[in-house]
Parts: sequence; C-alpha cells; structure tokens
Amino acid sequence: MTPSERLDATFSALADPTRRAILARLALGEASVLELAEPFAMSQPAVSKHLKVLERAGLVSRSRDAQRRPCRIEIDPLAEATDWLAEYRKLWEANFARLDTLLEELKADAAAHGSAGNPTDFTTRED
Amino acid sequence: MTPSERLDATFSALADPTRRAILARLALGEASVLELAEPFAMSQPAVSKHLKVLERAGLVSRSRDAQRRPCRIEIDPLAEATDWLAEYRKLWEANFARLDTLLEELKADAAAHGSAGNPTDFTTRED
DNA sequence: AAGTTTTAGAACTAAATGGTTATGTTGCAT
DNA sequence: ATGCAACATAACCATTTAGTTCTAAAACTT
Repeated sequence: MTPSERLDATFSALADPTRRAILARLALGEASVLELAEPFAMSQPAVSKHLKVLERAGLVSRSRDAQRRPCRIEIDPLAEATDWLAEYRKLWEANFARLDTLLEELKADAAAHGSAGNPTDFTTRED
Repeated sequence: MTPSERLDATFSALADPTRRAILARLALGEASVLELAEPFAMSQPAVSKHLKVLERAGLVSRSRDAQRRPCRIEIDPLAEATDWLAEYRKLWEANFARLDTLLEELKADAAAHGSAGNPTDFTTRED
C-alpha cells in the first residue's frame, strides 16, 4: 500500500460513527467481536464487516483465544493521519502568516502612494 | 449537524486523494475551480463535486470574483478531527500505561508465588 | 447584442458501502 | 461424537459515490 492508499484507508475507516465507537471501546482495552457488537443495533456480521475495514486500515489487529478473536487498537495509522493533518495545518498557517505580511505591506503601500491593486492576487503565487 | 456528523463529513472528505490534493493546493493560497482542476485527469464537473463535498464538510469556503468562485481552506473542522484523534491517542496511551503497570504487578507476583494467570485478562476490565 | 469564460446542474453509469439473513467453520464442552 | 459458542463468509439489496457528457446560467469582453 502506498502512503496515499494508507491515508485513504485510515480516513475512510474513521468516517463511520460505528467504527469510531468501536475504536473508542478498544481504546479502553481488548474486546471480542460479540462484546464489540453488543452496544449496537446491528447484526454480528455487520460488526465483523466494520472490523474488517478497521483491520484493512491497520487500525485494529486480532489475536486468537479459543473461539474468540480479541481485537486491539493499533496506533500507527492514526499517527500517520495526525501527521498529515499537522502538515497541512503548518502549511496554511504559513499561508496566513504570508497573508498578514502582505496586508501589512499593502497598508504601508497605500499610506505611501495610493491604490494598491487586488490583495487577493497573492492567491495565485506558486512559490 | 451533530459533532458526530461533522466528523463523518470531515473524515470522509479527507478519505479521497483528489480532495486531499485539493486541500494541499489550497493550503498554498486561494484558487479558482479551473485552477484546482488543472492538475487532475478528470473533468471540471468532477472537481466541482469534490469541492461540494469539501464545502459540505466546512473544509472549504468560497467567495465571488466575477465569474470565478475562489476557494479557500478552512481550518476549524480539521482542528476537530485532530482533537478526536488526540483524544483517543490519550485513551489508549493510558491503556498502555495500565498494561505496563499490570505486567509489573504480574512479574512481582510471579516472583513471589508461582503461576500468575493469563496476562491478557486485563482486557476485559471496564474501569 | 453577441460571444466567451467560469462554474453549476441534470441525467446517467459503474462500483463501493453498509446493512440484512442464512450458512459454514472452528474450537471447546459434555 | 454431539452440541454449543464465537466468528466468518456468501448472497443479496438499497444507497451512496465518483466519474462521465451535455446543457444552462452568470458575468465579463468586444
């Protein structure tokens, strides 16, 4: 799986409230499929499907204990997702900083000369 | 929209590589629909649809400039998503800490007496 | 006024998603 | 060996999604 595919899998796994609830439960400790299914108004196979999605995204791993398949949460994919978010947060914060700078410059410019063009022009810069 | 629905919208918006690329582009500054569409091997209406998804999730807002509808990124929903991730990270880190403690106890126990039961039993604790 | 640019919408299609019920499969218990 | 418990798989269905093309609307340009 490429990094982009991993992000696809992680974010789409997180996009469902049932799956987020399952992760929330697993954050408290391992649980079997039936234990996980219990709070939900849906069949066991439906929960098994959700677990498969979570497993495919690497967010959950399973072991064996007789007939049970205890599930546990895995943090690594969430770290990747967090990193992605942090990265773009940084980028657009830099962008805001640049906008602030530009607005300062325009203000100074306006004070010095007169009209100062369209401030939104900065948006097409590709540096 | 409930907080859960907002998370649904945010995470599923982020689950598509095209939409993540659009956000990456917008992190560098505003852009029009055609500008955003240019790098992709897909039609303009397809990009418009992606933008609608991003807009519905509150990740993008649009203004007017003649025929253009410049798009800009909005950070708030991403902050919510980050918060959700951070929350569960904290939870399962607490869980790991508890596991460590338990393992320590079991080791001490084993040293004192003998066999010490199944260490994975801790998983069914609901404190 | 007519044409062009930019964007949105409608109608359609293929594939993925989220659920169901019914049926296997695996491993323990009696 | 028979049965029960926990889970998975199969087959099916409805809805959503991601794309297409074609068309319409809005606002500028000449």
